[in-house]
Amino acid sequence: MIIDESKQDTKLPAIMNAAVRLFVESGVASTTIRDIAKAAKVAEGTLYRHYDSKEELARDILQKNLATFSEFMERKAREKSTLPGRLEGLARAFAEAYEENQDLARFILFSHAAEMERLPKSMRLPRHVVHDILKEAVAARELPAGADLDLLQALIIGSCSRLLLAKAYGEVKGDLRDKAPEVGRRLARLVEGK
Amino acid sequence: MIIDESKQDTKLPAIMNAAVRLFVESGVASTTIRDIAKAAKVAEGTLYRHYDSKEELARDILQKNLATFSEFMERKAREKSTLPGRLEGLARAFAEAYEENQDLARFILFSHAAEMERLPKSMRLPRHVVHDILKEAVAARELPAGADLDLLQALIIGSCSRLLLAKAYGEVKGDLRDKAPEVGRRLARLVEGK
Amino acid sequence: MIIDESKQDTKLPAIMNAAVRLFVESGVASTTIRDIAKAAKVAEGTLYRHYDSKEELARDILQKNLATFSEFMERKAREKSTLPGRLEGLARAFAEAYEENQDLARFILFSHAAEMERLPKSMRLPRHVVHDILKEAVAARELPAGADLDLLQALIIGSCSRLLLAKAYGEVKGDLRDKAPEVGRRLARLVEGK
Amino acid sequence: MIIDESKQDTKLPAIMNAAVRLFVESGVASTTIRDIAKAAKVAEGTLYRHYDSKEELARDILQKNLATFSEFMERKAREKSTLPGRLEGLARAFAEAYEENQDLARFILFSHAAEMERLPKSMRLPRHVVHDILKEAVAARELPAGADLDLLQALIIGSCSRLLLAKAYGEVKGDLRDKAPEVGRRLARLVEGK
DNA sequence: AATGAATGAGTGTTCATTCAT
DNA sequence: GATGAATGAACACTCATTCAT
Repeated sequence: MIIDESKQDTKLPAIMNAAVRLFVESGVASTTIRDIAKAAKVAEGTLYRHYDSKEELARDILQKNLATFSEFMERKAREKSTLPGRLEGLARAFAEAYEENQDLARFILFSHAAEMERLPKSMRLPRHVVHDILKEAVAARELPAGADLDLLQALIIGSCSRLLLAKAYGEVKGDLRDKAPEVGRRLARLVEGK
Repeated sequence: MIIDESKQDTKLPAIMNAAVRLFVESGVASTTIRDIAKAAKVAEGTLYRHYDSKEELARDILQKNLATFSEFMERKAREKSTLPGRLEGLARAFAEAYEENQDLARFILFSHAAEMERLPKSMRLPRHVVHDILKEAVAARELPAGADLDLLQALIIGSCSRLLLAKAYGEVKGDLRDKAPEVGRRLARLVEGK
Repeated sequence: MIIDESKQDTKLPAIMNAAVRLFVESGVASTTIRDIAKAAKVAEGTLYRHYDSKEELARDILQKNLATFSEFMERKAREKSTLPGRLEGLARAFAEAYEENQDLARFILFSHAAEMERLPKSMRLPRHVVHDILKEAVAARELPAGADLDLLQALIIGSCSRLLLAKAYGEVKGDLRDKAPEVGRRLARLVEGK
Repeated sequence: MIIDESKQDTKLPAIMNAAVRLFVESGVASTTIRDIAKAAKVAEGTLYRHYDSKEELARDILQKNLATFSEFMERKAREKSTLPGRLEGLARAFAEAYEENQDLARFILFSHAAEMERLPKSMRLPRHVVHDILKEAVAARELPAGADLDLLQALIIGSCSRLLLAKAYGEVKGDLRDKAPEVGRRLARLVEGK
C-alpha cells in the first residue's frame, strides 16, 4: 500500500506521493500541476515524462492502489475460514491501510464518481471482494440463502470506509487496528439473519 | 429536501437545481459557471445576482439542505421511542431523501472534505443526530454504558449513506424505502453489545 | 479585400487586422495569442469569443479573403473579353489587392501549405480562375488546342504573386497598378504559341 | 543539392534530411526538436552537438543549399550564350533541383520571409543570378535598354518556382525537366519587348 | 433582476535547451 | 560524439468575474 520512494533515480514516486496528498486535501480538479511539482520538488515538465495529463496521473494512482488494496483485503479476509473471522479481516484491512498511508487510503476510498468511472470495467473492487466473501458464506450456510448480498456489501463497505473517515476527522480516537475485533463482531451481527 | 422552482419569477431555483446535478456529476471544482448557466437556461452573469461566487453557491446549497436533512432525520428517528424503531427511522430518512432528490442527497452526503470544512462549526450534522440518539439509548439502558458511540455513529452513517450510493450506481435494486425495515433491524443488531 | 473595422461594437475586425499583420510578419505558428491580443488592444480571452483556436482564426482569415480575392480576380478579368485584356485584368487584380492591403495580400498568396490544406476542397482558388480564363481562350481559338493550361496557370500565378512579393521587399519600385498593362502584355506573350 | 548521408559516422546528414522534410511539411516553427530527433533516429540532445538552436539548423540548411542552388542556376544558365538558351537553362535548373530533392527545393524556394531575413545580406540569391543574366542581355542588345529588369526578374523567378510548387501539389504532371524547353521559350517571349 | 461580451489571472501542457552519464 | 531525463519559461486556452446595457 505504500508508494516506494527509494527505488532507482526516477522522480515518479515523489510525484505520486505528493499528488495523493494534494488530491485528498483539495480534490483532483483543484490541485494544480504547479502544486504537485512544488510539493514533489520537481519541475512541472517532469510530470509529463511519466504521464500524458494530470487526469492520467490521478487515474493511475487510483487504479494501481485500488487493485493493491482489493488484493490486500482479500488476503486479510481469507486468513480465516469462518464468516466472523473474515469480516474482522476486512475491518483490519481497512484499518491497516489507513494507519499505513492515510492519504492514499482516503484517496482510493473516496474518489469522486467521475474518477471511478474512468477505471476499467473489469477491475476487481473492494465491493467485489466483500460480495464474494458473502457468497461463500451463503454456500457454507453461514448466511441464509435469500440474503440480499448487494445490500449487505454496501453496509459493510460503508461502515468500514466511513470509520476510516471518522478517524481522519478526529471523530474517533485511537488506532483503528485495535478496533478491528469489535468492528468485526458488529459486522458479523449485522449480516446474520434477515 | 426539494428545491422549490415555482416561487416568484427569480431564476434562483433553476440555478440551484442545475448546479446540484452538475456538482454531483463532475464535482464542484470541475463544474463551470457556464455549465450551470447553460443547464439552468440563464445568462452567466445572472448567478452573481444571487451569490458572490460559485463556492458560495455550493456552500449555500450544502448548508441549507444539510440542515434540512439533519432535521428531517431527527424527526423521522424520534417518531419512535425505542432504539430499534429509531434506527429504522434513520434508515428511512436516508431512503426518502434519496428517492425524493437523488442528486441532492448524494451532494450533501458525499461532498468533499474541502467543502464540508467551510460550513459553520456549530452546524448540526447527521452524525450529531445519530450520536444524540445513541446517547439517549445509553441513558435508557438500551446500550451498555461503555459503548463507543463515536465508532457506532460512523458505522451507522457509513452504512446508510453507502447504501444510497450503491443504489445510485445500480448495485442494489428496488425502492430504498422498502429496505428501511431490514436495514433498521440490522443496524439494531450492529449497535447492541460490544 | 479590406477587413472592416468600423462595423458594430465587436472587437473582431481589430483582431483580424492585427492577426493578419503578425501572421505575415512572423508566420502563424510563431505569432502568439498574446501578440495578437496586444496588437488588437483586446484581452487574450476575447479572441476565444470569436474562434475556438488560433488555427481557426488563421483559417477563417485565409478562407474568407481568398474567396473574396478569387471573386475579385474573376470580375477584373472578365471586364474584358479578349485574352490579353483578361490577363491585364488579372495582373491588375493582384496589384490592387496589394496596394489596398499589403499584409492581407501576402497572407493569402503565401500561406504555408499546411494552412492551405485545411481549406475546403471545393474552394474556388485563384488558380481555378486563371485556368477557366485560359480554357475559354482555347475555346475562342485565342490559344492553341493542345496548350498545357496547368503549366500556363502556374506560370501566370507565379509571376503575379512573385511580383507582389518583390514589391513588398522593395525589389521593385512604384505603384504596382501602373505596371499592370506591361505585365498584361508580357503574360499575353508568355501564353501564346507553344 | 543532395545532403550527403554517407560521410563519416556523424549523425548530421540524417538530422538535416529529416529536418528539411519536416520543415517543408509543417514549417520551421511548428517542427519540434523531438520530431526531428525521432525522424532522424537520434537523441534529442544530439542536435546540439552540431547547432546551438533549431533556428541555426534551419538557417544553415537554407543558406548552404540556397548558395549551392544559386551557383547551380548560374552554371546552367551560362552553358548557353544567348538569352533564350540561358532562360531555358534557368528553367532546367529549377526542374533538376526539384527532381533531385523535392523537399529541399521547396524549402529553399518557399522559406518564410522571417527565415530569409536572417541570411547574410551579401548572399548571392537566385534573383541576383537572374538579374545579372538579364543585364548582360541588355548589354548584348537582346533586351531593350529601358527594360525593367527588377520586374522581369520577379516574373521569371515567380514562374519557375511556382511551377515547382504546382508540380509538388500535383497540379502539373510529368517530369519538370521535360518541360524546361517550353518554359524557356515562353520566358523568352515574356522578357522581350516592353 | 437579467444579460452576455469582455476581461486577465491562472491552468494544463509543450518544447527548446541543459547536463550527468 | 551521443544520450535522454530533467528543466522551466512560454504557450494556447479556460473560466470566474465584471459591467454597460
